[in-house]
Amino acid sequence: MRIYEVAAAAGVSVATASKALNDTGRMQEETRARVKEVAARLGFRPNAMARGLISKRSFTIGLLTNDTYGRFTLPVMAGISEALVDHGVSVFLCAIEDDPALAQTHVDAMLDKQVDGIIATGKRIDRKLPVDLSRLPVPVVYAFTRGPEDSVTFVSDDFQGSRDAVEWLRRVGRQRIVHVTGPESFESVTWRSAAFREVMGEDALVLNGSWSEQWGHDAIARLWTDGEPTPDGIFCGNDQIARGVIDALRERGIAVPQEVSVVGFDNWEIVAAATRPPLTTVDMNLRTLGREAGLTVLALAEGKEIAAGIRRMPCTLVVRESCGGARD
Amino acid sequence: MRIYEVAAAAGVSVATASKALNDTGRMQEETRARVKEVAARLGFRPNAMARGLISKRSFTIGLLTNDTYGRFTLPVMAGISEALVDHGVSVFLCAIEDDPALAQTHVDAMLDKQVDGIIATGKRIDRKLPVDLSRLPVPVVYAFTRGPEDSVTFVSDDFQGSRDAVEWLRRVGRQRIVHVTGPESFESVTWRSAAFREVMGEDALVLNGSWSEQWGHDAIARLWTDGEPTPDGIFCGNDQIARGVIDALRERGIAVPQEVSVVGFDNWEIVAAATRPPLTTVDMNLRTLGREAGLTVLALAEGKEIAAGIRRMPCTLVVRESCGGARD
DNA sequence: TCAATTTGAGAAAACGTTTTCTCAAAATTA
DNA sequence: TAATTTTGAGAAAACGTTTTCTCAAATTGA
Repeated sequence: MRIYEVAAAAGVSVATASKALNDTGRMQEETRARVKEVAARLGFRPNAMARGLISKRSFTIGLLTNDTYGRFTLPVMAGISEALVDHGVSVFLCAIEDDPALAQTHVDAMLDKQVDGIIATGKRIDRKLPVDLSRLPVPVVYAFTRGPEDSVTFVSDDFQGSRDAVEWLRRVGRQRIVHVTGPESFESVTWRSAAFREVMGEDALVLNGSWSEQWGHDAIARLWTDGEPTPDGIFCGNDQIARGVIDALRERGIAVPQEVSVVGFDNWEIVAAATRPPLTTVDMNLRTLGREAGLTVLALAEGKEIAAGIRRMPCTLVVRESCGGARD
Repeated sequence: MRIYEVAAAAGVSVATASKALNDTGRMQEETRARVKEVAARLGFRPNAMARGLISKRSFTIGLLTNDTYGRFTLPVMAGISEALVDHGVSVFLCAIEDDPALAQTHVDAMLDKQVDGIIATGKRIDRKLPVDLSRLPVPVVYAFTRGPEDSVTFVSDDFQGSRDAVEWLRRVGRQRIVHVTGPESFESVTWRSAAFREVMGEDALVLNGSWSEQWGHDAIARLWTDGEPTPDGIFCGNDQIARGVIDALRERGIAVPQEVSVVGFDNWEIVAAATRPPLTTVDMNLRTLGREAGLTVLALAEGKEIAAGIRRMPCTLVVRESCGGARD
């Protein structure tokens, strides 16, 4: 079913048919309507390759990710897809696994296919993808991964999210709050700790460990045996640590949230819903982040000017039961 | 950088240049080599749209999924991407969220873009995607989702995987084995139970509940208080249930694996590694499943005949510490 | 030596659109 | 009524390849 058939069926030339369908050119409204009606009846859909060959727009973008198992990338991807489908743009998924050669292969394939732009995403905000995207003939946007200095980058505002979490702990009446988090080498740990200290003071206690449940357990063991006064509020660097913390407290017979309030970070449903009680935690709104990244790369592809820089997207505190109190 | 430039630089016509680069046509080897050398030096890459317009092949396939958070779809997608990148095929990711209109929009967009084929994937083996893909002008393959009768469908062999798991429990010396699993309405529950009963006999105990940790807890409470002899082996329908089971056993002071052996299903790393002790569980090899689906849709796109039917891909038992014994 | 075959390479058509011209007919103005 | 402008629509070029012809030159066979 080509435009040629539509034109023939409507009794016009292909030029007229094209103009009718695209609402361009000049012709009687009656002619335009008739062509459209015929096209609809015949189920005509223009061939995107022929169209793209002329317009130099493929209505396609590439999504490069090095995260094939992660809970971070999926919502970002969903947000991108959601934002772009409304504009008729399709997304190439490229899983590159931290392999520079594979990454280059994918980038080359995308450029061959004339993508209008590329979004790079990953599993860590402070790591770059193993491929240089800085001198490409198409716009590039970075989402939840590190980009070069002069790039457009979207990340979550971990500082704001953490501040909200700690302030919430204080709102529900907690005084002696500690922060149990991941390895110092992560930038997100730095942001979250900085926010914690901004609210609680410079010498508030921060315990660094791994991102695991086990570390949550170990941290509680340490806090409850070192002779210091025990905390009544714990801000955890992620939900897995919070899970370990809550389990360890229960094993010690310490009631959450009656005696100790706990807040997590990530709002990883499967963990946050399984803790007993369900976990109050910070959601990074990664889907929204993805949506913004998608709209931005599209704007760039259409030639709009977007200032370079890091955009920090707000986080939201999701209140469940591990803190007591209630969201006002 | 068009082939025209390459031809000019090499002092040949575009026809010759094209034939040289594609290893078709007749010409002196020296000419062919020279054109290739010039093309490489100039960094020429053919425009896939122009090429596709003629060849009617886009070297692109569509991946339709209704699972945007799930742990099942990601490995499948990674396998597909991995299998196809070697053939120069890129993958359109379409997240459809169980929305029929959105699904249709995505399918239309893919067809406009002349995809060579479509892979449908989901989060449940016994549910169909909310869109009819049966009368499309391109081949369709189903992976980890239900397809129509006459389709090519890839799923995991839950029966074989479960049988291996239960046989393993017997190999480590367990006699009184029960099966704690999810809702009967799931096809995977049916397969896993059937395998369990094949090994253990028709009246072996199967407890159906939800897919949650909580259900694992509750099942242990029930098993240890109903006056019956307690089991010494538990085959769980998924890793979350196994997690609940192991936690509940520990809370009761029952040693895993010394007193009771536990096996899970899914090999969801984040759960299986966090149980204490680490969980022996069944891996569905979803990445391999995705790879097969990718290669199959490609073969269909190239006109090869593939018999319709359901292909059950083998599962693998991953031995950790929750059963005792060791893999021979 | 002459005809038949093979070789090497280019001209041109094709793919399915969009877009730029062109131009006759109709409408407007003088 | 004659000159000008506007309108409606089609012809043809363009996008960047691949592929099918065509054809002269070189090679082979008799």
